[in-house]
Amino acid sequence: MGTGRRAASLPVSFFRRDPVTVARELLGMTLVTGVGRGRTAGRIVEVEAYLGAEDPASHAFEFRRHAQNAALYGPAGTWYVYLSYGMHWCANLVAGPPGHGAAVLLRALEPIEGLPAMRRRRGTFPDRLLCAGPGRLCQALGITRALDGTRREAGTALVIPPASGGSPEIAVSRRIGLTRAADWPLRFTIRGSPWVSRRVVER
DNA sequence: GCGCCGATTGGCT
DNA sequence: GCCAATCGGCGCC
Repeated sequence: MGTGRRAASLPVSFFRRDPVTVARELLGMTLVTGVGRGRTAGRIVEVEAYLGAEDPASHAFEFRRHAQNAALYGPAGTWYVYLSYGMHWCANLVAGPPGHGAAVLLRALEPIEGLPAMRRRRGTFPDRLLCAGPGRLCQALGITRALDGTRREAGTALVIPPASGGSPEIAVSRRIGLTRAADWPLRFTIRGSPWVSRRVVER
């Protein structure tokens, strides 16, 4: 919230670890956009890990590479933003070893700051759905392809660790909406959060 | 060149 | 629960 606390930048070493660890540790952190004008922020409550070359659901499966996913092969901590179904932006943070194409997809936020701006961008929907889904959260926070390929330090979108407190309790479930590798348990949510995109079904 | 498919969403049956 | 919207990549003719 408007505490003015310092936005300590996460080190590259945070993102260079395996994508599952990065995904779990991103839960509870705050994503901020529009710093300086029209600031919006939300607490990360749902993420998914995509493992890269060996993951059939990853855009980097078998090192597949094209103009739109070049950012996936950038340094850990790079933003990878892609257009889903021709209409919705989805935001990832590159994780793991360089060149492997692993990433963490941001799937849902608890809206924290700038709700009027979020509502304006999203239109007339219940607040419950402002950031409940990868496409919705990008729309609410104004994230587009412009963020793609930039580093987390760039300042257009910041990920900020909580000022204090322990790590949240995490629920693990299968990834959403996939046709390949659909049952891999790589979706991570903050247990009990009402802001997730879909109901959490643990195995 | 053409048709199909997808890490989604919202509206309608 | 079903399906169209919309577009880039890919497989195939």
